[in-house]
Amino acid sequence: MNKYLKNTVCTNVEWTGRAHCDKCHIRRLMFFSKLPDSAFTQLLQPIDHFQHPPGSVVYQADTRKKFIYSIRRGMVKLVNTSKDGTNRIVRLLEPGSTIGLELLDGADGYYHAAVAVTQVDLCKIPVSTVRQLRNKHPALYENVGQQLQKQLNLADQWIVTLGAGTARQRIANLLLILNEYFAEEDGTFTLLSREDMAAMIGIAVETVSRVIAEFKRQKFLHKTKDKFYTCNVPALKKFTL
Amino acid sequence: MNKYLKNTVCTNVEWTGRAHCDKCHIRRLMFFSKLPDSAFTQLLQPIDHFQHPPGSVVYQADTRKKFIYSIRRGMVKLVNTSKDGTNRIVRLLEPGSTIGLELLDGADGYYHAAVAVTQVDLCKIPVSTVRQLRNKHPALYENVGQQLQKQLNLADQWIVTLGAGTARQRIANLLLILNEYFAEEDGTFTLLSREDMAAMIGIAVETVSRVIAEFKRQKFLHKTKDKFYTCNVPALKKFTL
DNA sequence: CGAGGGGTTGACGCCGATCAAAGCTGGTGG
DNA sequence: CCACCAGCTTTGATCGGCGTCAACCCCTCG
Repeated sequence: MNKYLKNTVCTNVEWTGRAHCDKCHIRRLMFFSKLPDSAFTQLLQPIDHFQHPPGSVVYQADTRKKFIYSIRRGMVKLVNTSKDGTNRIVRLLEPGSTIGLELLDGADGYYHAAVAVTQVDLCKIPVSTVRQLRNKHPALYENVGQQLQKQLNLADQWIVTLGAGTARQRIANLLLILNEYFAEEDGTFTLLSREDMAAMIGIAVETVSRVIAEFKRQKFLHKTKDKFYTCNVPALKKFTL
Repeated sequence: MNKYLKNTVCTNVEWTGRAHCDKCHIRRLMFFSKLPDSAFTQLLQPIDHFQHPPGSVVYQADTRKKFIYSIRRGMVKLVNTSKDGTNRIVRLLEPGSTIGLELLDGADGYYHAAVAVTQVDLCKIPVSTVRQLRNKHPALYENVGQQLQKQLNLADQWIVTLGAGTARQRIANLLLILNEYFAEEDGTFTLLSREDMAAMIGIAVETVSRVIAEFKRQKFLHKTKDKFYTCNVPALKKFTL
């Protein structure tokens, strides 16, 4: 395989089949949680299930696709790219979150790019399907509202905890967020690349590296295996005061 | 009037009467825009119309009131107060915006404090009324969704434009926002206090003062009368590149 | 007229951006 | 299996921006 293809994992999105929402074992956690099984018998368009490797693009900003995505597994970042090419990550989303909701409100295209951070599983839901379903089942409106409210809370938290304070404070807050929302069953979490962390809190990559290295030396952050880490929550919380 | 009372304008909220939504001349711009006049004939609880002077508190964070508010006139800030007493402004809202929507999603109390920045008119809408109305008129769900989506966009814009870059860049962005979203009919806008601006972009009050003073000297920012200003949009946009 | 609050300005030190270079690591090809 | 390479991370040196403390100004209001 030549080098170019190797690096464009973005194109290497694996389709794992038609989603069968009525039989989906995690549906209660997902976007359609409020709907009865019977709601899925006559969908005009299929809901598909995809896997994205780390770094692959789920959608680009402004593209006029007509799908929203419900995250089943993994971590997805929403990225804003400014005119000058600077990338800023505005949100980090976990399983159960739905992305692309702006399309339901009549947006012409996505407001951000969505990129897989870890290995990601998601359901691709046509906008028309959502409209169809919520006409019959207004309860779906409540799902949408909850999703929006949740993301609004995330954005507000982002502004407060990652948008002010010293580099140390912000990174401590970021680690606490990773530990709280993105931990595996064993309590470890995947540490992001320095670049991603820098794009989240708006500081230079080198500064992130320095602080992370410092935290490791002080044993506030400890590697367990591969890219998985645990952190000393009380110690990090002292920085956030 | 003693000094204590004078300063607690918060308590000085003027009730201007019951709102008559079916006759309201700006309802098409407000929270109930999608509902027919007939929807308001049998409300269980009244919708009241209040005026708040600058600096007065519409609601405190975590209080368990049961009202959402639709802004008719003026500027409202949503303020997050951290444990250490730091105030961070996470959103600045204009007429047509609705605040307190978290209560519709089952929140126990407000997530932020809401404070009038300028003279503010707003309609106080009981949560029970919203629930009652949207059972009959699912179109109201769309209003809620639009409001949430709009505020999510604001929060994202906040993160991107006010959360990174030099002090000059952030303040230039802030002035452009004030100019675009909060201008009067004559194109002028109210300049916020240095403290408010500092709380919005997360930098020191003195730095804000220095940059604003510099912009004035460079004629990028010009006072017209009282606290009203105009700005040189192209000049300020150069900073944002 | 005096007091007080917000705004402006100055001096200084530190944090973090920037540029540069040297480790590390995982994947590739010999 | 090993050597190599590219990209990521770490670390160092330097410099500018901004936070902090402090003084002063200006305007409002009693």
